[in-house]
Amino acid sequence: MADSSTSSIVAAPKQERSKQTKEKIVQAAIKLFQERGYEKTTSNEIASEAGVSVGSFYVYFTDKRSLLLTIFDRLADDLYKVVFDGFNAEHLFDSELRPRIKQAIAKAIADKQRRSGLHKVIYELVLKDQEFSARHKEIMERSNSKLRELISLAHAANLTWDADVEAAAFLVQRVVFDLSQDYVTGCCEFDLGRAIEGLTNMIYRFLFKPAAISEAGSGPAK
Amino acid sequence: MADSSTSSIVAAPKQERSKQTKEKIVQAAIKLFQERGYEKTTSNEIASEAGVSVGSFYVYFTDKRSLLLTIFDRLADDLYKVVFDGFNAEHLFDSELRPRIKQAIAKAIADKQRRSGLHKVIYELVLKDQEFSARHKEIMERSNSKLRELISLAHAANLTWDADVEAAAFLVQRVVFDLSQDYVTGCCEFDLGRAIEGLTNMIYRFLFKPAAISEAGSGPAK
Amino acid sequence: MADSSTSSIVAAPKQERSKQTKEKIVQAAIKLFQERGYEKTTSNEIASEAGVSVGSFYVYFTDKRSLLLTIFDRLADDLYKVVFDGFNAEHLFDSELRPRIKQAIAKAIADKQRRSGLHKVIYELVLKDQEFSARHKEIMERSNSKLRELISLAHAANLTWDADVEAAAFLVQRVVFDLSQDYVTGCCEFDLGRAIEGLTNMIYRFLFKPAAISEAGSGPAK
Amino acid sequence: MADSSTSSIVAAPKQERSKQTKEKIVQAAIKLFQERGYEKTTSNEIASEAGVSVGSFYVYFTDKRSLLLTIFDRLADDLYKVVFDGFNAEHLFDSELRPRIKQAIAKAIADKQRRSGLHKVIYELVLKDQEFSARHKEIMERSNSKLRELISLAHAANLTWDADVEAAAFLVQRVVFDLSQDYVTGCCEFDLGRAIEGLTNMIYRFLFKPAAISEAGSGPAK
DNA sequence: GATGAATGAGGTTTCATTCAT
DNA sequence: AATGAATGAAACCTCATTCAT
Repeated sequence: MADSSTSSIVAAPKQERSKQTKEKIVQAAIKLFQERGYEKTTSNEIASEAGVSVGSFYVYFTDKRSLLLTIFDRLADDLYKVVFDGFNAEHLFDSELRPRIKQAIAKAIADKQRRSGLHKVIYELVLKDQEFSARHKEIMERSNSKLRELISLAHAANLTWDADVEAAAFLVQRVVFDLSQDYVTGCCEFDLGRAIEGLTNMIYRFLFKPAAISEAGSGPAK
Repeated sequence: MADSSTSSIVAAPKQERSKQTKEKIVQAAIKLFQERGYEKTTSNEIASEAGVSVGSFYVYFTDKRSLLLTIFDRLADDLYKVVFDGFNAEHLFDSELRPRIKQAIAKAIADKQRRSGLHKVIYELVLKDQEFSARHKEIMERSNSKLRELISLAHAANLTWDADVEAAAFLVQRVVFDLSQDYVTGCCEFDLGRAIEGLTNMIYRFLFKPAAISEAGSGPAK
Repeated sequence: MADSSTSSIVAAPKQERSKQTKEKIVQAAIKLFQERGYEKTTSNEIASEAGVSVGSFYVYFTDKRSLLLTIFDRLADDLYKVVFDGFNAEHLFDSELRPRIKQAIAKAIADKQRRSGLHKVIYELVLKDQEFSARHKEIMERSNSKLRELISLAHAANLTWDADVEAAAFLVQRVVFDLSQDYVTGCCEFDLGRAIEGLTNMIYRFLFKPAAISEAGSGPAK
Repeated sequence: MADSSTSSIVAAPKQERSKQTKEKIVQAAIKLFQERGYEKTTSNEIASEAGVSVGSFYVYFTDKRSLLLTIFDRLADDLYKVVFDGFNAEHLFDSELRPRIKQAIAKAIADKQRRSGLHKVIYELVLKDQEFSARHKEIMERSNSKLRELISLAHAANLTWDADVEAAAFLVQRVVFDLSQDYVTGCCEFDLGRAIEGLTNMIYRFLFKPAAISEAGSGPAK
């Protein structure tokens, strides 16, 4: 997943030096894509920013697109880790469930915002490029199945409302992903703290039966 | 004096022709943008598809971008009408509230899907173009304030949970908008009916206090 | 000479109304050519500034070029009059000859400066357009032959140095024309008063024998 | 250490190629500008004439204008050298002063005529382009200050009439420059030899006091 | 005569990619 | 492996001019 080898395989850098060059290119690209967007960053600029020649660029990447694909994979891996490292099955039966959920949401949004320029650029490609779109689906499916697993457990323990566990997993994932995306695009200026609090409520009430929840303890954090 | 009826026909023959030409261009652009996306559609192709010269294209639009901006406005107006024509303040106290909400969600998603190619293209621009982004904000704000108004009313009638009406309005709007967007991008293949049912539950449980709701009547429609 | 009918003849406006329309176009063109130059002024802009339609523009002028040709003729006529109305054969034997020469030079420069934008534009065309170049030659020849006539008279009266009257006329005319042109182009910032005084000396000393001149009375005007 | 001579050959193989390409473009441009003028020469034609791709054109020059600016600078340098390499301060006190002046004038005109197409094109731009106009001013100022220096020396030696050395330098320079320009534009057909002879007289008589000159030796060279 | 919508050839410029060194 | 000069297809846009009304 962390290798952009879907469309084509270029020389796998065996030497240490090669690895470094490739990394320099990736870092330069990340910087420039964030600043200017995908179309407005030229391969010459990336090479120049990386301190290598355009020729080298094309030794390591078949084209600009495959470079972004590489970056895409890394980003997705990082995000997945950030979110789910702090949220496991055991937390479901924790008395601190609600804060845990809230924290996971907050982390997802924060991590995306850190690299918002990049997420914007990638999403742009997801919208118009078949391969990006497919990769995006895979990534979504990965966290989706993780959520499905967790919600199934909760459902088995009779904590949840719905019979449709799959729909629940799908929606929860989408809702969190999309809201982070909204903050990435810069299209919304609503206070982030209140939005996270609200979203936590939305998800919490959606999933868990009122019997199981003490709303008293889940009031606004303030 | 005897022919006063003809005057209206003669009145604006030039204006009428202009309007038609402009409309031909808009329709051609909608068709091509849907099929090929923004970047891959050239002004020459639009003109040619519309059956006019490139020159005419540039008489009516300063560039491709301004044409898409025009289309964007139309689309936003249409969507707003489709969603909120079927959902007014009076429906809040209706016994049919839940089905109404579900229908509004379904309409929003369906309308977007009808023109999904277009919504994709526009969102692509929202991601990278300042003016599109600003226009997007305005449009979001419009439906947001409508929702705020409705939720305030419900809150005043003690139907809702949250004190933070603004956050609630913001989230509900985002969640619906974003999910429709997900179906537009083609990034998700989850069964639409189950997703709508789930989203209705999510919003319903998020907003309305359990006392006020009879979950019995809100089970899966099937 | 005052009609741009060299390349083609369009309808000669018989009606008063027509004349007015044509004049409006000419005035609008003068204004815009001065402000923006020839290439940067479009026929649509001229028509619009004149308050008529582009169609009308092409009724009165075959093209943009022929319009400028019309303006060219007018300008040349005006300039000729301004310069030579104040300088006749009789002035040659006047005791005030030097001041008369100085005044003629000053007038030539001043008149050109008044319409410098226009002179710039026309000269631009003279440089690249055969017909403008030919017209320019004619105009130059006109004032040249006037000067030849005057210098011949002075020569006959034994006031001048040179045997080569033709060369003298040619040079005097060029020198004055070109210096005014320099002030038109805005390429020189040298104090106009001192330049005129110097040029008067240059021409005076060039033409008239020292015996005939009392340099005492021709010192710097200061 | 044994091969230090080869290093200079290997040193800049890339740079050398670049220089050649740039030079090919410049030469092609000179040829085409002379033949067709500025506007009527397209960047594609220049590249094609130079035997390189349009892309290369834009590697070396930001646009057609900057290319002409480069040519402008070269031309100005060449002209300056041609004129002032043959005329130094020492020549002022030479018995051959008058022939030297005549020769300098002749050289200036001849050099310009050699490249008349180019001078025409450049002057066209001087008329309508701010940057060309500014560059033109600088160039004029350069030869102007050289002349001021020379005339000051002559003035100090009591050879000249005028107290206004600056005006004299300004006028002499203009008069020579402008007359050469007249021959460049092709606007005048007057016999060049007689014109040069006349201009020499004009300048000579303007600058130098009659006491210092023996007009006997300044008759037509023929 | 007047109108102004429509035309379309043709110029400018960009940039991902190649390939000789 | 690395280089970077060179490529050239292809997009954008302008504006003088026409012609149906």
